[in-house]
Amino acid sequence: MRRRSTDQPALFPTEDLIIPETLRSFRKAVSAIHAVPVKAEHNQSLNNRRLFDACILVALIDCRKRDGLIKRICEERVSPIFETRVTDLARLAGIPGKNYVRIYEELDRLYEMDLRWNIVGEDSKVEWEMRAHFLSSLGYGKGHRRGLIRFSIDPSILAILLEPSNWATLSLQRMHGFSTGPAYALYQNAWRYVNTHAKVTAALPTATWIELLIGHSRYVVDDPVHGKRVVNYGDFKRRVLVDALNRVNETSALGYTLELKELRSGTRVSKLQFKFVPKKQESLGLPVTWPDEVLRVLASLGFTSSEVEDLSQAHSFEVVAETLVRLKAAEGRLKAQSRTITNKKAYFTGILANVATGEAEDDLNVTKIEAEAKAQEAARLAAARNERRKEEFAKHQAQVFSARFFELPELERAPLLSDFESSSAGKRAGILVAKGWTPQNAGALACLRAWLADERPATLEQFYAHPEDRSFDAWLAWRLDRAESQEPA
DNA sequence: AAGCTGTCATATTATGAGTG
DNA sequence: CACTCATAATATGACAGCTT
Repeated sequence: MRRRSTDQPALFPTEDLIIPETLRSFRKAVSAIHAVPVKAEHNQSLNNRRLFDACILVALIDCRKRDGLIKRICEERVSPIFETRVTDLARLAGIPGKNYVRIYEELDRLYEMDLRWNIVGEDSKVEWEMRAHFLSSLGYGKGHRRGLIRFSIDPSILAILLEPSNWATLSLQRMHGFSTGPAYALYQNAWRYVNTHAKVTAALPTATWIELLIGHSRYVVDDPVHGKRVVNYGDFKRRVLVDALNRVNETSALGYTLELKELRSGTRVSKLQFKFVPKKQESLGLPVTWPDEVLRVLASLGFTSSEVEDLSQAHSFEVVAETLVRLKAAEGRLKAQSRTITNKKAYFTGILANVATGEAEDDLNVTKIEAEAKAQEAARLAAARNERRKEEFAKHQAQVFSARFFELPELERAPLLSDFESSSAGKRAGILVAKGWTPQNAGALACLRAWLADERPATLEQFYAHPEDRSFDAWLAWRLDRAESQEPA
């Protein structure tokens, strides 16, 4: 694919989509695959996990910079050597302090670690279970190269790490602030499910969660006959799980809290599941964790505050960020063909739908999206039209009801009214009723109508004499019919 | 009896500050 | 950036008293 080099000045003055530079650097890949140390002595400490992620981040950033590298890694099994400064690595990992000996020690341990990889597919089934070391080589610069770190990752592992469907992208700024390993691990392993429709994590066996959170421990014994067995779940819960849960839930930058679900078989807790409970957004609903620049970009696309709010609740920041990046790319490609995007907002929505369902970039066909964007816009207009019709229908019903109601002989109307006024619904509508029963008192009539619908549906039916008074579809047909007879073509 | 829960002592990790 | 020292924060084992 031909791409304009980025430093080439634009030929035409444009109102280009400006993507904040921070966007890419904010993006963070976190294990969606579960990597559990095989040996107990390799249990991952907090900093170990942080470095693990930081190495992947270095690899990701590097691979993204080099065009076509990811493809070659997957197809030709090449394994590039990544190079980074120890300070950068520490910063990416979010490890405070400046004692880099600690970093080196952790890296050494990381190199030695023998891991069992459970690669979980989107359907939360384990697709692969494999064993591998994380790093295949590790080198430290000496002399004038001091502070430099080189490492390589086995291509089969790297391919997994770079595979987007296996890795959730998470915001770097959220990664810090977990001061214990289990809290970090819980966040990491749970949050990859945050975009699922049901807003729950997979229900994994208790032993699996324990291993994910703390690795080998006295809470799980490997029974050669019955497989993995959990002992002292209560102790685990008290000492590890509850604390980790609290730490995650106290993290203000996150939009959800986790709720523990203990699934039992008999009396034993056999599986654990976590449910995402949206935090109540106070007053301003704008996603506070989203960088201002991104909010400004969305606003420039034509999103209102409340639309952004909805966006933030339906999609993670990362998905939105990815969408912006792709929108920018699509814009560039179209420009190369001297075409422009007519409706960026609709286009954005189209790409968003694709990103959210995890489509690869190659599948993003420009004309297809353009068509989808148009279809969506049309659908939106149709929905708005439909909404207007519904309102008109409701108005029609109210008018019909009001007219018929006051046509009723006093003898029939009075008992109906007294029944209503003595009902709980009638009492709640007291203020409205007090204004008197006149055709102008629409509020009271609406309450009466709602009450009739609940308590006396048969009576209400009588008010709606014609089919077009009762059903929306019949009303639509009736309305069409009347329009045609009024202005014959 | 088996499983919780609270508490204490102690070992291990994480972090912050300072120096060359 | 490498290294040292001091301290704060966590993890863990052990035991008592309590509940089911």
